[in-house]
Parts: sequence; structure tokens; C-alpha cells
Amino acid sequence: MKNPNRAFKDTIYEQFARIGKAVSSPKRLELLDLLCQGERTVEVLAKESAMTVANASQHLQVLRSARLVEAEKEGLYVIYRLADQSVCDFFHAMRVLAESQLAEVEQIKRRFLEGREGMEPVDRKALLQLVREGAVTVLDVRPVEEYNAGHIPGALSLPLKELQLRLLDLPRDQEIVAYCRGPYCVLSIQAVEILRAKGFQAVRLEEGIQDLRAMGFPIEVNEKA
Amino acid sequence: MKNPNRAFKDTIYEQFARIGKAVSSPKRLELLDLLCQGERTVEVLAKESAMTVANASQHLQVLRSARLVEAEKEGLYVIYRLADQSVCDFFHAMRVLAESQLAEVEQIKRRFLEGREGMEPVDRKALLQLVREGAVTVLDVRPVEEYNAGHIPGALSLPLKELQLRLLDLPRDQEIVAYCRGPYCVLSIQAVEILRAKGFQAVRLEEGIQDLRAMGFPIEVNEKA
DNA sequence: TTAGTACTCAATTAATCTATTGAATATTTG
DNA sequence: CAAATATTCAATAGATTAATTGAGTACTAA
Repeated sequence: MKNPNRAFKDTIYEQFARIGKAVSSPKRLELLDLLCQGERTVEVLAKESAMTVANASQHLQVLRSARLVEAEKEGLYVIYRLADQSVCDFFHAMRVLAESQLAEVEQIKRRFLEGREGMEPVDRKALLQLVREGAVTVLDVRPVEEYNAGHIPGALSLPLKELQLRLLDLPRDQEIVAYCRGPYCVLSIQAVEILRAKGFQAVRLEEGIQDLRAMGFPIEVNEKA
Repeated sequence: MKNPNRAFKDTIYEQFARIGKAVSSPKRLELLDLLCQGERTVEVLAKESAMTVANASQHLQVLRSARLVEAEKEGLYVIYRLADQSVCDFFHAMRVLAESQLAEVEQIKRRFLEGREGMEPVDRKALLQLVREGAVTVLDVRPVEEYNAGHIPGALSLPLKELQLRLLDLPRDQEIVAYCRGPYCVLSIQAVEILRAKGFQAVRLEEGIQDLRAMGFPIEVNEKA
């Protein structure tokens, strides 16, 4: 009961802690969240997470040494992706745990949405049912690559950047539901603000693709060309 | 797209990282693992994880400030328990992720079991079926409190410490399956060694209660007196 | 009240981690 | 081959963390 058993436990828990250490930095969590939406180059990841490239690269290597992400060199770029779908599930579980245990998360979210009236998702279940039935126009406002990596069946891909230019494609007689990467992504918030300003009936779906997948929602994938 | 959104994301991911930081230390993970088996006092936790009481206390407070565990003062003792069952699920998910992504975990386990022949669980599925059917004698070799907090239906509680004294209670004509806290707990290994030395037919079930629960196995609980 | 027990707090040291900077490497393009 | 681009590496300073020690608090029982 003394020495070899203790050494065994110590080394085992040390291995588990590798995962823990990898997800103990806010920036690395942001990178993981982004990678859950699809693979990316270092440069893109750095830009989206507001880091210098060198800093992003280092964080990515920490994630890689914990075997949470993989890197592949493709020409001039290094493309990072999750090592496995289970990493995304794990990140999701962590997010859910944080939301359920840390009241601060709710507070921060509420404070951010303050003033943007009606941005809280109204009657989420009914909305999801409408989305499921196709009774509303569903708008995926993420970049096209992410749409291709997985989206709500029947959703229209309309990246936020192009929204202003393609307003004519959208119906004025039907409600529009915009979604993006999840509750902490602001793309859909901005989309809804724009749409409302232009007189559309628009609401935000707080859930992202990963949430919907976890909820058993079917996801459509476009294979690469 | 610049300032308020960035600040929002930074604060949100910082909250998520609180969970990550809490599970980034081997010792804290060991504490969590123990607490998944049931509540305990600081002193007991310190002893079981081979730490000084002061050190254990500090780690527990880190876990508490991340809202993963709760403390309650009861007379002279402070009793710690998981804040929620979902914490145990999260820890389990993390363990599974580590096992699937980190080849080192398998290696360490194999090296430890080396020389203890036949200790690897033979034909696990068949064994689980036998356990389910009650066709074998199932032995819970953890301390009684943990048995009470949850055990395999029909299992006999026989803490390792008492094993030598109660050998006569065990059948010689039926196979004995011993289990404990899981694959990284050594109680069942020691139990099987003792039983085999005494001529019993004994095998080890690698899964612990938390694994079985996650697999949908029914768990029996004894309410406190 | 006193002594003893269980736990927490505060202060220290050593170790580790983060972000930043500038240089180095590898690949593509002209 | 030279220039440009994407990424990584190495070195640094500042911040955070872990383990240890000894003192302090809270409760119990004699």
C-alpha cells in the first residue's frame, strides 16, 4: 500500500493533468472552441482569437502536446484541427459544466446583452421546433468554410460580411432565424441587429452547431470539392 | 467587431478557464476522483492522496472556488463533496479523453500490471454479463462508506482490510469478481492476489462504480441511517 | 477552562506559465 | 537564386502556482 502504488497513481494523475493544463488557459479554450467549428491555419486562428501569431502558435503546440489537436503542413500553411471529435464533446461538457456551476457566466452574458432588447432567445423550444420543421428561414452567418463543415439542414449560408449585399435574397414575409457558433459568438447578434434595422423579422438562435449536435439535432455536411 | 465583443469573449473564456485551472493539477484530480466515490473529510482526503493536510486543504479550496466541490462543517470536521453529479461526469469524460488520446496512459497501466499475470480483465463483456446476471460472487472491496454511497446490486461489501478475516464467508465453488474504484485504484488488484493465494477463483473487474454508472449499469444506494 | 483535534491562513521558496520580441526555418513565387 | 510569406524557435520578464512551514481559528470533551 505504499510505494509502487503511489508512484503509479502519481504518474497516472499526472497524465490526466496534461489535459487539464491544456484547457487551463482562456486563450487555448478560445482556440479549441474555434477548432470545434472546423480546421484553420495558425494565422486565421491568431486573428480570430486576437493574438499574435507567435503566441497562437505556442498555445497550439501546448494543445498538440496534450494530443487535443493535430497539425498538418499544407504548402506554406500549417493547418490545425481537433485530434478527435471527442475533444469537441469534452469542450462542450466543460462549457456546460461552467454554465451550470458558475453563476458568473450567466451574469456576464446578461450584462453583455443588456440594452440589446429582444436579443435573448424567445421560447427556445418552440423556435427549435420551427427550425426543425423548416417553417422559418434559417440563416447561417458564419464564414462559408464553417457552413460547409456542418450546418442546420436547409439553412442558408450568408456570412455576416456579405449580409448587407444580399439582403434582397431574404424573405420579408417569413421570420428569419440567425445562428452562428454558439452563445458566445456574436455574429448572429450583429446579423439580427442589421436585419431588424432593415425591417426584417429576425431572431437569434443562441445554440451553435456543436450545441445542436449534442442535442441530437441532425447536421448536414458539405464534402470538400 | 473590436472592443466590447473582445472584452466579452475574454471574460467568458476566462470563466471557462477557471474549471480548466481547477483540473490542471494531478493532486486535485486525485481529490476529485476520490470525491466521486463519496464525500470525505479533509483529513481522510489528505491521507488517501498522500498529502499533508494543509496542502490538501488548499487544493480543496481551489476546487471550491471553481464551484466543483462544496464544504460543510459538521462538528469538528469539514466534509467535502462534489458540488454536483455533473462534476463526476465531467471528470469521467476527461479520464476517457486522456485514455483515448494519450497512449502513455495505456503504457503506464501495462507496466504497472506487468508481472501480475492474469490481472488484466479477461473478456470484459462476458464478465459484465455474468455480474449482471448474478452468476458470480461480486465483491466490493472499498471501504464500507463508499459501498453505501453506491454499489453493484447484489455485491457483497468486503473492504480489503477485512478480507483476511472473512475468507470463510466466501464460496469456493463459484468465481469471485472483485471491483473497487476503477482502473487506477489498486484495491481490487490486491484483493485478487490475496484470494488467489488462498486458492479462490478470483478475477478483477477493472471498471469502477463511476464507469459502470456511465455505461448505464444500475447502481444500488444505501441511504444513511 | 484547558487541552486536544481538525482545519485554514499567511508567508516563503522554487517551479512553472504567459506574452512579447526578434531571429530562424521552410515553402512558394518571381 | 532572391524575396516574400507562414510558422516556429529561443530568450526574456512578469505573473501564477505548488508545496512547506508555522501560526491561528473553531469546535469538542474532560
